[in-house]
Amino acid sequence: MAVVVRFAPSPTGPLHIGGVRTALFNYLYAKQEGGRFILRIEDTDRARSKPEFEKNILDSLEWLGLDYDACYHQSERSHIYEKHLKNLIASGHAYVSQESVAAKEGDRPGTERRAEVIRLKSSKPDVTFTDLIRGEIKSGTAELGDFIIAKSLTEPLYHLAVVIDDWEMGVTHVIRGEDHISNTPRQILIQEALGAPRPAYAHIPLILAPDRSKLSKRHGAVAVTEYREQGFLKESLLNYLPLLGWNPGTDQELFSLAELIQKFKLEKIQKAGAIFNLEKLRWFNGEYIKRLTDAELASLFPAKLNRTKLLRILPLVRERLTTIAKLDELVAGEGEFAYFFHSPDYPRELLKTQAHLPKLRALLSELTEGEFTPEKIKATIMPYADSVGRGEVLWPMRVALTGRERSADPFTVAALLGQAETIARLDYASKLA
RNA sequence: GGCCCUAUCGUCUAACGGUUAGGACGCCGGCUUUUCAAGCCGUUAAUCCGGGUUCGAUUCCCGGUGGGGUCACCA
Repeated sequence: MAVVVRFAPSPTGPLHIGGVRTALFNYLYAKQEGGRFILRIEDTDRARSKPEFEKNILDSLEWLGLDYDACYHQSERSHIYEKHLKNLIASGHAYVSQESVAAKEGDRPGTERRAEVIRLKSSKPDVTFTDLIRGEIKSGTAELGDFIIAKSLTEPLYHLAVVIDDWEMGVTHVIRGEDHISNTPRQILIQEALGAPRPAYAHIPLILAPDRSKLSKRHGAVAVTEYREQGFLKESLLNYLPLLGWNPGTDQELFSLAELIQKFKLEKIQKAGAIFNLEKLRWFNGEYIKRLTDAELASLFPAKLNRTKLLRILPLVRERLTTIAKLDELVAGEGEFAYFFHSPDYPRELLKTQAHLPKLRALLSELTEGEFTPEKIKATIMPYADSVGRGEVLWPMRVALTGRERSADPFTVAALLGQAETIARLDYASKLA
């Protein structure tokens, strides 16, 4: 039987990294099995579902390259739920229940109680199902009682919609977060009342914050789009996220999407929750930045930057960018590479001494344009620097060229700036009062 | 609290019932470097506790404890 899996987010917030990992596990499994990967927008809660969140989810998946074979909206399927709901009532599995409309103590704010709701008639004392990751799970159904499956014929609740959709869409494997384990018995009860087949279940462990609590906004960035804006490459996310709770059983850590598809095994997924580690994500990001071609790396920078200059400093950027802030900030304003695009602004004190600047200028002026390479510049300056003290010469030189206490070595910087600009900056520094 | 899931270095994890308990990130140290990174080398660091089963438990079973999830007319 062909594998069909689905990722079913509800558009009540931006797609977060936990959601991406769930989507990714589904995607990997589908691709490996030659099956179908369905995206299902669960927007039955009209009040909380927002178009901008749906757009965020779609954009995120597109950016990551997780393409799906079909996309459904639950809000457009109410006629299907209604049909099944009527059958359920006709067959005696469900019934319209008269309720007390008075608010109850446990009600969430904004809860509006209906006089009539539809409940599923409880049928058995317990439910046992097999989880591909955890084995057999058994749980009693007593406290579920005759639970509510719809507010009305046209307003199905989550569990009903999920079960009907999974059935109608031929979903064979439900791969979702561990937080759904306790929902599973309820959904199985609905399945059995409906006469629907039971899919295989695989409940994946949750991604936790450093304090082991559920990852949320108060722990920093959670939305995929935030990571994209911070300059993280999709490859880093695609590589790091599945490793949170899964590994191939070897020491390999760097994977392309194609390799993941090939090596992924549901059975190798961990049972316990995993803490999200930003440092490790950064490390992956550095690894992928190193692998980028100059053109690819340059394309990550804002278009307004001078391409010619940008391409020249790329070797430097690449080397120093294993952990990155916003890429565009590095070359603008106070960014680490701003000095290459704008004349540096710095206090005279930072130079420590201006004494050797004229001599430096003289030495560098003797070089021809073609000799203005890091190696040649170094060879020209070092004998003098060694004679009067490296720190006395090299430090002021770097400050004059970059305006910063920290940068790449002054020879490389000089070569990148070019002879004319280097001399101009040295002149400026000598006259700085 | 009830129910369910879960437990190896700080973190992510590896280890047919027999290993000096391995790797990665981070940390720390060294080399290199005028500086900061990067790079290279190295160090530190773990089987939650208690019972079983076994010649032998990280591994299997039970209990405890810790952690997580869930208990809506949300999804």
